[in-house]
Amino acid sequence: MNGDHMNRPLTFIIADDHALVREGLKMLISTMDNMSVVAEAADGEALLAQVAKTRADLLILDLGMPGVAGIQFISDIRELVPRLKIVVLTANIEPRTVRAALEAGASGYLTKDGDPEELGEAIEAVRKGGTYLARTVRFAISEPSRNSRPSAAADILSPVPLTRREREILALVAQGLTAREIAERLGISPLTARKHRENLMGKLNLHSAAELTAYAVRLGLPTA
Amino acid sequence: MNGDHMNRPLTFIIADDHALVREGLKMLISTMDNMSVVAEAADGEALLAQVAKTRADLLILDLGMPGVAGIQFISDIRELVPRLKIVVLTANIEPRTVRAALEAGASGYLTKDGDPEELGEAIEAVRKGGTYLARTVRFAISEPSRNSRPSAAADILSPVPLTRREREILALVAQGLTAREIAERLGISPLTARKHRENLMGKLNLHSAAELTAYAVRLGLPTA
DNA sequence: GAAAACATACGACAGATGCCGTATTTGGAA
DNA sequence: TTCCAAATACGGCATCTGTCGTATGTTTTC
Repeated sequence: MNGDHMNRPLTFIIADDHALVREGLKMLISTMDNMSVVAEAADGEALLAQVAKTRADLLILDLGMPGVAGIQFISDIRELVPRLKIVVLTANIEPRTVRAALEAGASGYLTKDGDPEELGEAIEAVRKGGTYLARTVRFAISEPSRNSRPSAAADILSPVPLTRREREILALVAQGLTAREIAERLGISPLTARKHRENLMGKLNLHSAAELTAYAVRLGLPTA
Repeated sequence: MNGDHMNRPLTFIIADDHALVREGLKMLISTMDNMSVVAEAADGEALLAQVAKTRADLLILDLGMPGVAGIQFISDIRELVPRLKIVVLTANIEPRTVRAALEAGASGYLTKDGDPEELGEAIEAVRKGGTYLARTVRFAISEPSRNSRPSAAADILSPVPLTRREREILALVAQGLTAREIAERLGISPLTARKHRENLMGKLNLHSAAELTAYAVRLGLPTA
């Protein structure tokens, strides 16, 4: 047909714990030229297996999946398979998260409440080596400083690197566990668990377990 | 029998705040015979408008939508338009919620992580006047009493009616507000706010603000 | 009109939390 | 090797929370 390069189709891995969303994505992609979904995954473990097994070009990743402990997962995959581009698909529109995802190596950031057409635009942009941001979060990246209310929140709007342990703690807090219970679960001192939590709240500028919980849930951490 | 279903197509309203899920649903439905989606809505207000305007047969309702304050919404719509059957589509698999949805008048309960084929099965069952439960929640309705561990949870697994005020409090707790802040917000005594919260936790068998928050978020209440 | 449910309000007490420190060990980066 | 960040651990103190009471006015329902 065209005098372009080879017609090698662009291959996708779809990672989302909701079968319906996977189905929707597959159908959307199947309507596009020269694209094919070569793997699906409903949780982090399955995803890693698929990433290792297949040699896909693009991963569409739901940050809210079980076993996908947020942003860290992106860097991990980028490190494992650098050629695999990652487009994040999530309900989370926090500037913090958007920036963190990009810094971790995501090539695109789509939101679940966005226009489905954005998927095509994102794929196009990413294939060309660019980066794509959903319209709903495009503001997140521009002018991080110009805040109508330059509140205390301003200084943590920059991507906050959480340590692995802190992520672990965050997930447990999100499940409603008390410091003591977390300590038991992890086999550490309750005081240490408390300290981790304190550090978390400091980094995130949150001030109660409830706020932490809300944050964790919005991040897509499992809540039960 | 009625030869009713020969010509007239079954009409749908799809209510979900995620465009992608709506798209997936539309595509799935479009592959079925004699079915058509006549309206979509991304929030509660738009949904009510569509419900009033169109005369659809079946509503596929995401309980997690903004402006859809949970189960109550189902009874409201059932009351407004009794002929409109409702199939709930949500990520929430709590037995409590499943039962409450059915009691409120839902004809079906699908989960987002379920098999997409269930949608077809549900539609079929509901059209015949029956009720459909996703496989992932079918356990929820069977034998509420026979519990392997007859824990204290047993007696609140039945649908818990929350008062208006309690819902209000729940939403504020979910936002990470302290009892005092809630009191200020509502212009009542901090002690009263605490009492409401106690009652809530009692009804829901939860034991911390974090658990309450997680619950509220899963219910689809706004968290920020 | 009586009964029930709801919203309001207060108090006591144990325990947990939020916030402020300090300090040791360890593993990886400079 | 040196240095730093991370993970570990402890304590004090004011506050908040969870759980238990009790009580009164108002609204809804029967």
